[in-house]
Amino acid sequence: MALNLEKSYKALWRLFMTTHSILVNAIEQDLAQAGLPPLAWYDVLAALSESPEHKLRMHELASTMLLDRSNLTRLVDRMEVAGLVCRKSCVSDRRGAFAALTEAGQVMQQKMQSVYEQAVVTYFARHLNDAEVQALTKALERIQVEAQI
Amino acid sequence: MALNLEKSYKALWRLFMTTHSILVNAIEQDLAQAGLPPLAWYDVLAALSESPEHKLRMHELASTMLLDRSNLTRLVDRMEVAGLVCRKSCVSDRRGAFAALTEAGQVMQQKMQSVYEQAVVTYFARHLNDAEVQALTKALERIQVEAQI
DNA sequence: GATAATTAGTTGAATCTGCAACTACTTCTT
DNA sequence: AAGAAGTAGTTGCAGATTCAACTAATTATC
Repeated sequence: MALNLEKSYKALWRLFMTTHSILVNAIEQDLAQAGLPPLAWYDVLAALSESPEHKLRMHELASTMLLDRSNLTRLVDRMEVAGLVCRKSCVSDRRGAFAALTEAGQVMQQKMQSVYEQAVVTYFARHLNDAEVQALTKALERIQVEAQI
Repeated sequence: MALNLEKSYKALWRLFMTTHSILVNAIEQDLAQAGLPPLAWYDVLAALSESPEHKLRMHELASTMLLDRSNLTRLVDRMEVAGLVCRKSCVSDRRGAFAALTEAGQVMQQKMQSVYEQAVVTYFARHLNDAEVQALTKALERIQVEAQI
């Protein structure tokens, strides 16, 4: 019996990894097909648009996105070139910098949101009933809390 | 009510993405700390060691790993330099190539397996009971099947 | 059986990522 | 208040990833 249990969680782990990969690929494809930037850009735009004054310190953005700081620096570089965000200096801490949403960034955020949310429903949410959503949420929350200790 | 449901699956989607990222990071760290190569290398080694004659065609390996072919070419390049796999020509299709496990590759597979499986238990499996494993498996299988249509 | 269309694998160029080192500033310690 | 320690952000560099283009072999079509 222990053997079967072992097998089943290993299979689940594989499923978890492959499902993630498949879903991310599908969403990226939908975005690309709509002529929109990649998922990571949406995460930045969404995080900023949910923030007070539509701006966040670089390190806050990096940690909410679970991204390396250096990675974020260059991501913001690219998005700044594209005119979707801009850097603003921080008065209270002169080391710091904000990334702030531009107007073009807000427009892009909304464009991307509609494609993204549609994709999440199509590939993910549509296949889960209420009970499953609850059960999955509980399980993943528990895992995440423990993993971060 | 529709609003709450909407919120809950969106939260679940975020949780899914962040949990994936946290777990992969944690596992990569454990591997690195043990002086072992990254996760992708383990996937190759494991796939080969589960295959008849410990070898697979490049395109088979790429598709089981959900990896771009060009990406796999270079991954195998690196692993070949490290002596863990070697390429073998294919008799029945002269375009084709096999990636095959070397003896050093088998040894490495076992070393990595023990660290990897320990990490999966610690960060993932330990926090799920039997019912949850079953429920999650069912849900993810359904999602994956639908996504691939 | 000749030619077109596919498929297998690799390569070049451009982009993206992660680690470590670096500068500049802030906070802690005494 | 001076110096140590820590934090914010960027940069250099090496490795990883993707896209498109390419070669070579196979399969389909007529």
